[in-house]
Amino acid sequence: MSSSSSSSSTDTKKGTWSKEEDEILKAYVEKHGTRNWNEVSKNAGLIRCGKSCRLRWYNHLQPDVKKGPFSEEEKSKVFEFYIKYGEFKWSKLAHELPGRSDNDIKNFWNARKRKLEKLGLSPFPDNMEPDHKLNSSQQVEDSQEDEFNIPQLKFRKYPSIFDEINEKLLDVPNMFYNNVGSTSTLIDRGSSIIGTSHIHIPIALPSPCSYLPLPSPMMLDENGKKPISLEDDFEANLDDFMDLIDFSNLEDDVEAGSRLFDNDDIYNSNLHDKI
DNA sequence: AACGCAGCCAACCGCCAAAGA
DNA sequence: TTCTTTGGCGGTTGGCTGCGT
Repeated sequence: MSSSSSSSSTDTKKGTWSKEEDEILKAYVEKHGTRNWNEVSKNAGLIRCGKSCRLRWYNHLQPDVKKGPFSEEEKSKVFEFYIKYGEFKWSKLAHELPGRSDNDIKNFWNARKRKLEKLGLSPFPDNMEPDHKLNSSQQVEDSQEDEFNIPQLKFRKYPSIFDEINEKLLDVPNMFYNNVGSTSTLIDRGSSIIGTSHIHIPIALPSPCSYLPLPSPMMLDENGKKPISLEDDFEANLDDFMDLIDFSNLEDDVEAGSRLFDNDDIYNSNLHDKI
């Protein structure tokens, strides 16, 4: 941040930490611990707010903090986390990467994402295929195999949900499938991942996941109090979960999709947008 | 050598939830 | 039960640095 070490109009200092401040904070925390950061700041004689002390400690001063470029193993863990949970939770991720702070991981990811997306590339590495993306040779094979076939869904965890959704798509008349791998993630109300899939869907149709109501109505336990996590007892809860899926728009979507395929210009522009 | 640009990264900000009074 | 304080988190900012021209 500011290199001016500027003081705010109040009584706390902002900006880059000096070596002296680091030494003071480190010595105090190693001796007294981190029970109350405002106390740490006050008792150590620092003119920094408690929050600032906490950040400095966790990001830079605590033992074992790791600096420098991310190793391949660390990068893999970051990517796997996203695939597993469908989103990034920096603090959770930091627990899986010993020595790395949430801020460090966030910076790594944001920098990578910005850089690669600028080039029109995915921030995920190619070697995550075929689990998470379809590679080009696989796309060719699949397109020959599937051109007039049903959408092919590949599942990692709970295939039955997508099987059910897939059945609803069987009636799609004479569709041309885009054969571009698309990853979708189903997340229940408690943010548990209940399924991740690679889907060949008709290009003009939304992902099966889009038929899920958002946010999903909450399913409660028998006492009506505790939300049920599908991951707790997936098979037992599957029927209830399927009841929540709203297919009322499917017919309209199919019709709209068919019209698109009747119009080459619209189809081509749609295809370009999707790839 | 000077300048401009882009990427990196430390640090701040604001929001929210939990804990405590 | 309500209010206040504190800690934690994610998003964002902007200074620093290295590289190219």
